[in-house]
Amino acid sequence: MRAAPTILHLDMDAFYASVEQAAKPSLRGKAVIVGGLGPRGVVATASYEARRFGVHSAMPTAQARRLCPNGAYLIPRFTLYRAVSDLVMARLRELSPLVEPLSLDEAFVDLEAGGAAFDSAGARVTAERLRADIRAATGLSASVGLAGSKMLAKVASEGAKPDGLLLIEPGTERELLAPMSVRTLPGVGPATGEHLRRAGITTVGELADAGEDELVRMTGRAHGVALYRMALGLDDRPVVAERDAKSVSVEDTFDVDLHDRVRIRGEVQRLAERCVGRLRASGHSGRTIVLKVRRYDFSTLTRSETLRGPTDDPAVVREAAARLLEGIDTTGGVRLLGVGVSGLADYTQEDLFAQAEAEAEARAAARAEAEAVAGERDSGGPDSAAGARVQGADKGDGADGGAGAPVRAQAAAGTGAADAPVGEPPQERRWPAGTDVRHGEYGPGWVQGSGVGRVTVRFERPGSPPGRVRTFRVDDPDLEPSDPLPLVGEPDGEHAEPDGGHAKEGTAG
DNA sequence: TCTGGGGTCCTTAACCGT
DNA sequence: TCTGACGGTTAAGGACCC
Repeated sequence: MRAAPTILHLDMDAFYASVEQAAKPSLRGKAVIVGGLGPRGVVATASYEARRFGVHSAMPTAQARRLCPNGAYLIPRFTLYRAVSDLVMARLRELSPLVEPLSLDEAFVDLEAGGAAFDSAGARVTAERLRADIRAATGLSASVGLAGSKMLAKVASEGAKPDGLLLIEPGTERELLAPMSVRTLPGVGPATGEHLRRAGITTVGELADAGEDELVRMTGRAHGVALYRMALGLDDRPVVAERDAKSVSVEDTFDVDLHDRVRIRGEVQRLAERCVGRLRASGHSGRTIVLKVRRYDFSTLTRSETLRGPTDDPAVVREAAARLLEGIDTTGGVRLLGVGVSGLADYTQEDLFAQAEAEAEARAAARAEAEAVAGERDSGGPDSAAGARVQGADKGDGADGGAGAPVRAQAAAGTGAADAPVGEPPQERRWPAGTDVRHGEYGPGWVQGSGVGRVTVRFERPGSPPGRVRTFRVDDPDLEPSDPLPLVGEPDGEHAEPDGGHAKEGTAG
């Protein structure tokens, strides 16, 4: 057990929502909710203002709207969050080479390994300077926990929120933890929490009193041992800088359940393509293909198949996913489909042989399968048509216009299967709330809302005072999506004058 | 209008080979 | 040759995290 509290846990406060508030001056001090905006969306992050209404992450967005009808509801903009996160992580790496990111907004740092602190006093100084640096670089507040282990540092940063610093002095851990809820320990979620509660264990102190054997009996080997050690404040896991990905997956929840088997097959093919795209982008190939199906009643099935060798061939993954789907009963409806690849290998030349082999094998199997399937259903027509349409749709959203990710295809499901073929003019541009835009006359702004052929834009940017709102037709030629602007250190006022005098509500068109 | 998306790790069972 | 123990791999599901 280490003596000095030199493990640092950093947690950006309400990260996505705070970034949006920094980017959009009119939202500062307001309830901001970032998450899925569709009928089945959930909240990813709520600003502290929104939390006062009872809104919290993982809550269905529909419920959040009931609790906080006047909040600003925005889709997440991961490219922007990633850019901000990179700035933060860069600050951390100035302190130590041992930086372990847990997500875009969280990381552990081993200060001692970097020579950044060796005792409590040094750790405090370093941490406060870090918080100030992060604020200067991003305009955002961060909470920091300092302790002798990862687990305790994380508990500390939780206690420090928002915008605080908490250091747990060595020797005080057990006393500090004892009265806390078991749920504060990482790894104790709703299921384990309930399990323990039924056994009369609700606090960390009671957990420690239960003893290791008892906990192992209740929760299994690995969990029980870990739980007992945590209850005593023991945790010697090192901070590890690089960990390689173990799997890559994509999934989509549909606004309305899918019943049509042909459509379901098509979606699985699309997901397989997207998954391989990500797999390749990460420089990996993989051996195990996983299909995930969530049914109308929220029950979830997975089916997997391990190939002879790793692949990153879209056809192989598509065909494996299709085979897996054939073994699943989807009557009743499907709310989510997912395709994943695990058993990752760094993609190397050596894999080529195994890949070609697996590929040939899979294709042969698929052919046999296809023949069998074709035999039992004679309506072969719609199937191939659907296949072609899917290809088109996929190509279409590869564009990813930099800003807000285009709304998923299924959003259009309700409005009829218009499915514009590639090459045709798009029927109507979509402007999800939160999207960055630029107007030929008014400059940079963001979409506040849209509907009935109109889009409402607020013209402001990170450094400006709260801006003015204007409404345009969705097809206004002067309006285009744009990349997010940096939160601080604006590369310079190419658009210096913020608002000028145009007072009248412009309804361009 | 109940319940996202991208992951990790663990457990259990079946199966295979030694 | 039969039986058993054991380890590794695969498959499926579940809990948990942000």
